[in-house]
Amino acid sequence: MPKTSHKGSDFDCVTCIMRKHSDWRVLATDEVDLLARGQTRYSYQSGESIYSMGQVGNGVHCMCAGTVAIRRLDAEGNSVLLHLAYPGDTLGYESVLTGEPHRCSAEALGPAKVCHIDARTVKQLLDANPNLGLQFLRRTAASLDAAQDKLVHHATLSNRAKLAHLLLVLMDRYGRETVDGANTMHLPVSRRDLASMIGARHETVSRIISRLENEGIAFFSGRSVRVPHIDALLEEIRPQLVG
Amino acid sequence: MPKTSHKGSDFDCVTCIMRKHSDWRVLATDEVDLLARGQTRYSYQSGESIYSMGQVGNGVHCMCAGTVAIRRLDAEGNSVLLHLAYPGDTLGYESVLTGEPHRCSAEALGPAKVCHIDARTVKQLLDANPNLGLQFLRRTAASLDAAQDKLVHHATLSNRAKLAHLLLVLMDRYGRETVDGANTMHLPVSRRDLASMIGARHETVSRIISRLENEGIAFFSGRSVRVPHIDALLEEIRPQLVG
DNA sequence: CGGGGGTTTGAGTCCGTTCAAAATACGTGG
DNA sequence: CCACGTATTTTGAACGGACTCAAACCCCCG
Repeated sequence: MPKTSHKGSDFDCVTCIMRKHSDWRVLATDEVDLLARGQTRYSYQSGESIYSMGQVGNGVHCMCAGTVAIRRLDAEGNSVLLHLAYPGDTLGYESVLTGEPHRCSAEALGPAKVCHIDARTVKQLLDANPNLGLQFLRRTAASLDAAQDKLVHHATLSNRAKLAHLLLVLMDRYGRETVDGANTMHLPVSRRDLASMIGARHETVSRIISRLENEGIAFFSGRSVRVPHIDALLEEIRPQLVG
Repeated sequence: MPKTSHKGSDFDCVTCIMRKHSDWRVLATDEVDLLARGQTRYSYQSGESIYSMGQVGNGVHCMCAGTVAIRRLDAEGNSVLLHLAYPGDTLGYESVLTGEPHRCSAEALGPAKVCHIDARTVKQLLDANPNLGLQFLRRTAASLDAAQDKLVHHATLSNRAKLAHLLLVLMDRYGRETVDGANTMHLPVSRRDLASMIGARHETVSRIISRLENEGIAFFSGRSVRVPHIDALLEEIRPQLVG
């Protein structure tokens, strides 16, 4: 099923609610008009690719709705899920800035609405408003910080602790608290992806999940998760000595 | 032993050789003058701290000579060596941009020359020349890319493969080829640090080194390393399946 | 209803860690 | 220059976590 597109007047950045929560909030009124003219809105179905590793980007992607997986493949074809992107995030600007091919692929994990902004428009805006570049810089620095935190976790935590941490992070975004104080959520990713996010085999994740269920810490059914006492997951994150 | 400083006229960015290889190369002549006025050059001894995690940066640091280790500590006090910085690199600008405390510490791994540039001067220059911000953005994007590559390696490689890869990377910078085709280098870091760079215990690194010696792949004596056939190390980097 | 991917479970093995102790290198002051 | 205390590195033995290979299961979708 191909993605659907809506050009120009059909949708307008001027009225976009997400824009105020994104890097584009630094733009002046006339610059937003320029942004709106250079933009095309796309709707993606679950599993559809927004861009692929190796391609040269011809623009940036601004998320309005849904969840997008940022993956990188190694030489053996392993896919590692590096990051989940959400509304307000801008994707793929590295390639536009450097002219180099994308180093990651971006794939919709469910119905998603993503606006594509023409490379020429992006460059015009960066030229017109230096704050946009500084905003991108702040955002990229935050991503780098997050990536370094993940590196520290990979170096110091066990797979069980990393999975517990990941569940807490996902619960923060997807979770709902029920009347009895338990937390529940619907996982946005498969267990294979959960495994690649923490750098473990999927069988290992499966086994850790079994143990968490036996110990009454978390209960899984398909992609829905129920955690009776969220503190029990927090207890799992105990770093070990490294070095 | 305290670091030594040289203010203003004692050293000058205008004549600095490294500047042309750094982010500051985008500056115009009059902007370089401004840079030179806001700058102080420091000499650090091995082990001295340039800045520490938790501090708020009052400027950025521009490396002229030496090697600097960028570390992060976790809650248990584990130090993870995230990155090695070299002449031409600019350090600590994230904290200046966001006003948040440093997320990492920077420590000289040997005699190093690093210029400190006043936060006010940095902001003036970012204001005066938008290309400087874009240059920082490109640099940060490259760092993010490198961090993500490390994440993929941590997720897919064994400790042995990760150590082999690290040795190859270090050999690229510190290595010299001898007449018989072997490669030798002097390691810039301790084995403890080597271990934290690949996310393993130092005992494990010690054991891997023993095995590499028994197999004739690499020979260690103190901090000097000799690799008779560099291809043998390349052979070690075989990713395994993950996910 | 028949695939096919994702998931679970099992058994066996190996890698890497833990704890402990010895050996070595290093810096400092005498 | 050497003695000494400290930190780093090496090595050992035992344990446990995580991986490999394999088979069965499940569920979704065509």
